[in-house]
Amino acid sequence: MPKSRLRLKPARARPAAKFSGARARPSADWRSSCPLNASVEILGDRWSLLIIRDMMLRGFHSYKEFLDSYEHIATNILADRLRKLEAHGIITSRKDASDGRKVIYFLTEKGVDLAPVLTEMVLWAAAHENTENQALVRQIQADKQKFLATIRHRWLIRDAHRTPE
Amino acid sequence: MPKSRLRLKPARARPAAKFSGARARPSADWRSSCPLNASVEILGDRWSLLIIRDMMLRGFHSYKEFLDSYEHIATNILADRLRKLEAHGIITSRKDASDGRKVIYFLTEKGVDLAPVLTEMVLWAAAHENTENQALVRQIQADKQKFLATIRHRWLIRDAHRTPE
DNA sequence: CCAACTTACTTGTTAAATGCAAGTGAAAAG
DNA sequence: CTTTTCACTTGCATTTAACAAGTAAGTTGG
Repeated sequence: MPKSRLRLKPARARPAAKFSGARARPSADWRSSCPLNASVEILGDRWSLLIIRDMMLRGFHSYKEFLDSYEHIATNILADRLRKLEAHGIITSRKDASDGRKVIYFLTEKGVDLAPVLTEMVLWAAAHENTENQALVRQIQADKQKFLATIRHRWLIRDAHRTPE
Repeated sequence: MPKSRLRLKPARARPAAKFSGARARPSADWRSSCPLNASVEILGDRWSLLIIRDMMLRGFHSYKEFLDSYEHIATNILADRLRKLEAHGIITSRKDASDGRKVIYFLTEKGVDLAPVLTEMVLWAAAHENTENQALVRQIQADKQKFLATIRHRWLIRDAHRTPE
């Protein structure tokens, strides 16, 4: 009997309210009410943040693009992660108007709000591990606030109006 | 053209590193050389960041304290995560001088450098999920830089001299 | 129109990770 | 001593991830 811990609510994404009672689901479902624990329960796996990276930094929108991304996620895992991210209100999806086969995925505001998290993780790894993409790293280091503003701006003009409110 | 997979890493995950040299794995072992991917490969699970939280914010040092923490990690998983965090140079351990049974764990500098990551994850969850510990959240919101400086200062006077380097 | 191809997935199977209960050995406390 | 504490292992069942293959709906080229 699959116990289906993640109840897939109908994907009616609410507006993301900042610093208030924005609730994706009751805290009673979680191991603890600690905000870090919530983040870890939602994002703590080996793929979710990479999908968000691909949307945020690389402008990916489709299943195939995620599949072909460098780390090579398995197709069933990708489908599962997209479902969970949508259930958590981090992304939304809709059919492509000009190609009925395609589904296009967007970050919600809750999704772009992850930009500071990704940014700090990039800086940490760049400082302590052997990684590449030094162009990105230097851009962040040069002016973190500007980098974050750019991400949000790109999202605003590109995707914000397409996410249902 | 054949589908070139360009894997940097053998498909099979190898057993947990047991060496204690606190040497991070070379980038050639990773799925990709992206810094975010490195972070996710090191920290992307449901427990590692909570252990770091317990050390950084709650001042925990011993196995038993981690075990008794609110989210109730399983003992074999805890042992495995401590081993991995030490292998990645994020924590160190040594025997307690005054109690031969005890092992005490410390954050390394690489470990405290995760403070900004934890901080942003806390802020994100506090903004978008139903969580508690509003005291911590308000402290961070009031002055993020001061909060980060406090964490680092506490670590400096408490643990820095105990981590071998 | 139709065959070939794309896209976004499922399904089936196997490998690995996780969670739980119980046990071990060394050290300390009573 | 004996008991308790501490930091783990070990064994086993369950859950999740990875890989390969398949499917259905939609599109493209002839």
